[in-house]
Amino acid sequence: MSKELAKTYDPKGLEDRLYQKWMDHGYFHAKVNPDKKPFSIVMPPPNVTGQLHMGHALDNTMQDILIRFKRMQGYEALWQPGTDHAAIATEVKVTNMLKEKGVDKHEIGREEFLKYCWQWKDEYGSRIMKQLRKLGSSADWERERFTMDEGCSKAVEEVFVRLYEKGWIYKGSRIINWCPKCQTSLSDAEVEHVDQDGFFWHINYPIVGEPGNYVEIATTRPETLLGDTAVAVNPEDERYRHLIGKMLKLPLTDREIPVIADEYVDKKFGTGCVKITPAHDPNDFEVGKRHGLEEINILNDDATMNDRCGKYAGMDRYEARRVMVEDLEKQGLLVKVVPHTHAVGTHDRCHTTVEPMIKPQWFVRMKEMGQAALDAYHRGELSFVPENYGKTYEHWLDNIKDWCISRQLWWGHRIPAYYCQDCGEIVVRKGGAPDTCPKCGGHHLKQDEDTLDTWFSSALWPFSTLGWPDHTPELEYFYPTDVLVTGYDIIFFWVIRMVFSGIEQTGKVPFHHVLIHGLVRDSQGRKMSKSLGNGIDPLEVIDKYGADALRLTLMTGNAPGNDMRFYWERVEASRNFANKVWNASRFILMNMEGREVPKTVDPEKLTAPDRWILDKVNQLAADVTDNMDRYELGIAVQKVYDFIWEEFCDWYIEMSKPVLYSGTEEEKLCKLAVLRLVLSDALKLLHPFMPFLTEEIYCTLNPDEETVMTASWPVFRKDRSFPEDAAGVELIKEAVTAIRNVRTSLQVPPGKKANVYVVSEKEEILDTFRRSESFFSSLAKAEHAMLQRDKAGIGDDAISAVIPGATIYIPFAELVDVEKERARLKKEEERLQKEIARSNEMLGNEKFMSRAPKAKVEEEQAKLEKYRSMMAQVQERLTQLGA
RNA sequence: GGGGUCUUAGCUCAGCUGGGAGAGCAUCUGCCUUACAAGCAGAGGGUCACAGGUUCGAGCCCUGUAGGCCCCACCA
Repeated sequence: MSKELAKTYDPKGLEDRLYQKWMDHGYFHAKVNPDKKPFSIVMPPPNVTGQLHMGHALDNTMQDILIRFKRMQGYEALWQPGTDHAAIATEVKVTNMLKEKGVDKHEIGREEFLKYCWQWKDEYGSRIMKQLRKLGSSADWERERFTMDEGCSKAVEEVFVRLYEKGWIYKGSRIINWCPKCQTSLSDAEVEHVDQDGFFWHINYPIVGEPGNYVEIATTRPETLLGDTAVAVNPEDERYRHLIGKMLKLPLTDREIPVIADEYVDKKFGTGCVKITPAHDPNDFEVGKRHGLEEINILNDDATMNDRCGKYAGMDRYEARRVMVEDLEKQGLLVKVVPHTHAVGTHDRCHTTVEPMIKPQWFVRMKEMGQAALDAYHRGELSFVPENYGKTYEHWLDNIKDWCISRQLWWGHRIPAYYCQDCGEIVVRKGGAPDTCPKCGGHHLKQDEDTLDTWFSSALWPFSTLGWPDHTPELEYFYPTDVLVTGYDIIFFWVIRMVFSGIEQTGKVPFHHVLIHGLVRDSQGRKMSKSLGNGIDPLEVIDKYGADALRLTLMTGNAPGNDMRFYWERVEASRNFANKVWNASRFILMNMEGREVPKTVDPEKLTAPDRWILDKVNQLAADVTDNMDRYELGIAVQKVYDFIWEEFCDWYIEMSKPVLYSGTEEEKLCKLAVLRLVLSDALKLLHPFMPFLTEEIYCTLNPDEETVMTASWPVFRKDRSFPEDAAGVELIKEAVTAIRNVRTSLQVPPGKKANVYVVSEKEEILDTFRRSESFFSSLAKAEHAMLQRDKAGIGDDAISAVIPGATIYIPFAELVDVEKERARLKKEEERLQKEIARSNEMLGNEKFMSRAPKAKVEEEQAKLEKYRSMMAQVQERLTQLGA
């Protein structure tokens, strides 16, 4: 006895209930299991501050599909979830939240502020995890982690100390990117270059001792003039060679600065003379180092001018610029102002223009680890899907610079470095501050105020979540993970850092494959963003159409690594497919009602269509598995979609109706068994993509099974391969289609039935039709199907349809329109002529015959033969009509 | 400046290692056929950006051109 499915497909009533069922049964939980092979994916940890957006939906759908697929294949599949503390993003949010309450973070102090952060984390950290469940994510929630939890923090300290002891983490005063708004340093990757309209101010610097002579420089940032310590020209530049070594009077100050020669200067750009401001420009910093120039910092941390700036002190950088330009103009030193567009570095979070500044910061030396990451890629231990992202990876590693890891923030992992207040010794250690200074024995040690870049901890995510640095069984079993799924936008931030961290700390690449996806854009191709207000909330989509429809939408019509556009119409189409599956299943269940349908079928009792559909689903399983293994998820699901809709529903179910309506009980049972078998396999193949729908139907269809989640993934079976029957049914499909075409072109009323004659000289073709006569008649909307070897008894008033090896006649005198029929046949003749010509050309080509694979040649020969025989039939028919 | 990528039906996009141009949506025609009108059966619509080349054969490989997008980069 079967349970019933609800009358209409309603995802709402389904999804929460089934998710709860899965949770209750603990299907998501993965544990060390020596009897199974492991498969693992770590979830890119969403920010604790985050809300689910389409990017998450896509990312997590892909991961869930892979996990569910592997779980069904019998792997112990771990999907390791968790959240990221997202240092700067969270700190900004909490700071703003406090500001709204009238609380200043500096007033309440570090300890108190962190309490608010944790509170925030507790409140919102679980929100996104809950939202992920709505998608159907089968992550192992029992193992949920957080980048700042005890274990991850321990891993962070461990790595920091190890790298420090190796000399690869060092503290240095170097020029870094400073965000004046967030008041912290930034890594290069966090700086976004944005084109901005600005000006080139051409300014004359007077030459000392040569009144009336000037050196003209051009700058986009006149306010940094106060920090100039030289003017540089290219040593090869004839125009300025005589100036080298001379001193210039720095305008608006009483300082004198030298003219130096440096290759860095581009003769053709600007005036060919460059002011050098080592403290506020990365290039100038390098030039300054080469020439031993003084570094004069002129800015406060909030980007106002500092007290070295005389009358400009205290002004904002832009205010100072305005005033200084005015002053220069008054002094007659401003030559001209030229509009100029240039790329300005901005903070990727708050979009404030960053200020290059010299600050003591912590760095990670990248040379060796970067090389190791590159080597691993070249050895093939790591691959990208699609492959071209490997080039991006290489390119970035080729140009890698040391990584600035300290941040002047409170929310994050505090740097485990302690300074002796007595002798200045630096102690780097895990497990908290030391009691005594190892150098002077003093007891006043103070921890570094800075925290680590948020990516420092996420770089360890694949192994820190599995218990590293401890040698846990989980680490042993699940690490390295199998595949990392992520967007192309964080290859630099995250993927590369995980790779070199994994190699360095564990000796293994943390994952073998990186599956890259693109962005989900709006219907006009714009990025979804809060400021544009064009974001589409996945939860809203789920609410309206169901998670299954959303998942299917995200997986189809788009190739890996490419951006996709979101259309509600596509979600609707996906929902329609869900509805189709639902109704097909309902039809089968309806017919199963009150019957004890056998689980297996007697091969002897199978009809040609049965074998055909079994063969089809068998082949489908092989194809889909193949695509899944190659991470071609979109192609895989498209094949399942096509099979269910176009083969199973449009043909097989239709073919089964004659039996289900008027067959014997035995025939019905057999038919139903096949229907259930095929549908069950199709549901299994569809399950990773549309988990809820398939679970509901599968369990109703197979009441003795608890879930489809752990049902075994269909594999190709030799005993279900029936190529001959499959070919036979394809022939019947072709015949039916041909008849439909005739009826359509002659505008035969749909209800009108007639006798159909299938005429063929080949006994095996007749036999095929003979075995499938009932459904052939039914599909062809025929009263009866007559099968015979020749045309005896069929008058000339018959309409015909030609298929390979046979001609189908419908003696439908009252409907025959000779003109129309002749036109139709003419068209057919034309088509065949073309095909034959093309085929002949190929087969007549010596080079083709000698170079093409044998199978290709045979295939082509078979085609030609088929076309020729069809042509003969068409022409004979035309003659009959008196063409 | 370097690298990547795209240009295929009205729209959005698939097209695996080169071998008879596809899907969804939209449009049009005919069907309320007893699982499904969220459906069924059909139709129209494309010199696969352009120009060369390799090949027996190119949407696919190579070169160039035009246009779009993305990433990296210190052009003051």
